[in-house]
Amino acid sequence: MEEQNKKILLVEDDPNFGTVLRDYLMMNDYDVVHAKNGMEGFEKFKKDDYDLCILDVMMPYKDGFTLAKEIREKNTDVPIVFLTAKAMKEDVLKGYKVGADDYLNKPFDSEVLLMKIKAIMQRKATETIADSKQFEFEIGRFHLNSKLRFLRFDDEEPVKLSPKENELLRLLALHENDLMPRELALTKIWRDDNYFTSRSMDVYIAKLRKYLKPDPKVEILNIHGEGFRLVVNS
Amino acid sequence: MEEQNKKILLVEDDPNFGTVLRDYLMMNDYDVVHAKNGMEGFEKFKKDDYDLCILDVMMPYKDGFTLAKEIREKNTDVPIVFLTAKAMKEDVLKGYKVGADDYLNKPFDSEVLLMKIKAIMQRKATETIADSKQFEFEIGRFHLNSKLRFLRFDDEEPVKLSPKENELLRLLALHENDLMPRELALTKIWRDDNYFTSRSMDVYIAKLRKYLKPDPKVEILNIHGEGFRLVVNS
DNA sequence: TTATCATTTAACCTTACATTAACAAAAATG
DNA sequence: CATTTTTGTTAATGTAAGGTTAAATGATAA
Repeated sequence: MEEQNKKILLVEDDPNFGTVLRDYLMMNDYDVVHAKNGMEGFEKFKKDDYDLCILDVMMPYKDGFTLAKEIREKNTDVPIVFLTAKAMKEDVLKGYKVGADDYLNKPFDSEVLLMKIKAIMQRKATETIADSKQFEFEIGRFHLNSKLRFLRFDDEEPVKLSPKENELLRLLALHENDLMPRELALTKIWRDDNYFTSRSMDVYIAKLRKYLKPDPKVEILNIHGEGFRLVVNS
Repeated sequence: MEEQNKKILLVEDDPNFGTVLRDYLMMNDYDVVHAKNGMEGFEKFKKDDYDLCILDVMMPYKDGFTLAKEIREKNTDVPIVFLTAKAMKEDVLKGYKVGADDYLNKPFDSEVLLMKIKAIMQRKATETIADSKQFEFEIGRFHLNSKLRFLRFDDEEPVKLSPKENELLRLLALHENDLMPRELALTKIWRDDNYFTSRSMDVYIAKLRKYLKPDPKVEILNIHGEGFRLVVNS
């Protein structure tokens, strides 16, 4: 069985450092795409699927955090590692908020980076639920296209979904007829599990119920204290 | 419904720092068990299940790495975070080798620690591999789905069960036709065995009997002073 | 900037749940 | 058989979770 190399998107504006890092990673059997700024980074990200993103925080035009947020909108799962020169606490916290998987202060040791990458890849490997890349669903008489973020009822004009609506419905669909734990949605979509995110989620459940009303066979049931269940009655 | 706090094993030999850290974590809604050295840490680890281990690296008798290796032998999944005073590269690499999930250099910012803990817990939450617990039972003409918390009689509309109803019936079903000791249910479900929890349990037995009435062959018998017995007559 | 859309927070209401009380009935005990 | 202990059952109470709508905040693009 041919083992496919892992693909890394490296976004680093310093040309010297970026090239050195790229070469070093490639020597260690990673496929690396090197973007020289945030804009380019996002373009490249959209064009391909990556196993990991390494983002410099300080970049002209578009900093690493902004880029991370954009990436997160497209893909909630891909691991992100930030590179930063200054070890500012605010930065670190900001990073975790956008869902960083790790954090490295420059200058860092390349072996350490390699270890971190390995650890992250391993983590992701265990998660491998078949859900990672399913984007289209039939839900009763509805069709959900989660990539283009729309929901269509029969042949009617599709309804556009907001990012949160979309992710939530997708997560429910992935667990169709089964329990979708509150905690799962909160950690995966909201990246934080507290009173307010929980209430926010309830608001989105209400929105989804409204969208799903046209088909009486489709409903979102609550399991008190546990989560929700998207059921399609036959 | 009482949300179960996450359990943290903190192994730190410095009594001042350890206590401060423990209190800080407890203030943030974690259940913390504080061990003062590696030996004690391993003892405590074996006695309970933890969601996270925070290990100081430099400790007398048994250092953090050795402890981590022992822990990994017992449990391949539990996240481990190391605390270390010196930012030695060798240490960091060694840490990752024994399967660390993260690394913190003392002195560190408590908010950063909290963020890291959150991030780690989130990762684990995603893994949600349905463990091999038994969740479905046939009880006479009833079907109990203990994961989705419903009880169905023949093909009729399922009845929703409350968490306590559900767990109690599940426990009875696991002991079908056999004695289910009062004490077992009280310690497992109510986590306390006293007059009031006992009366509460009786109330739930009454509720279950009502649910089970439709099938005359199914009944919950009392064994005076001992417990209950879910019997299915043929 | 304004206008627009997404998301969060607030407010208010309803439902779900667990506990406790109260009283009745069985079972055990001396 | 009288008394105590345990169990059966229903109802009342307090609290937490969820449902829903609207307003406030934030973010984005024209």
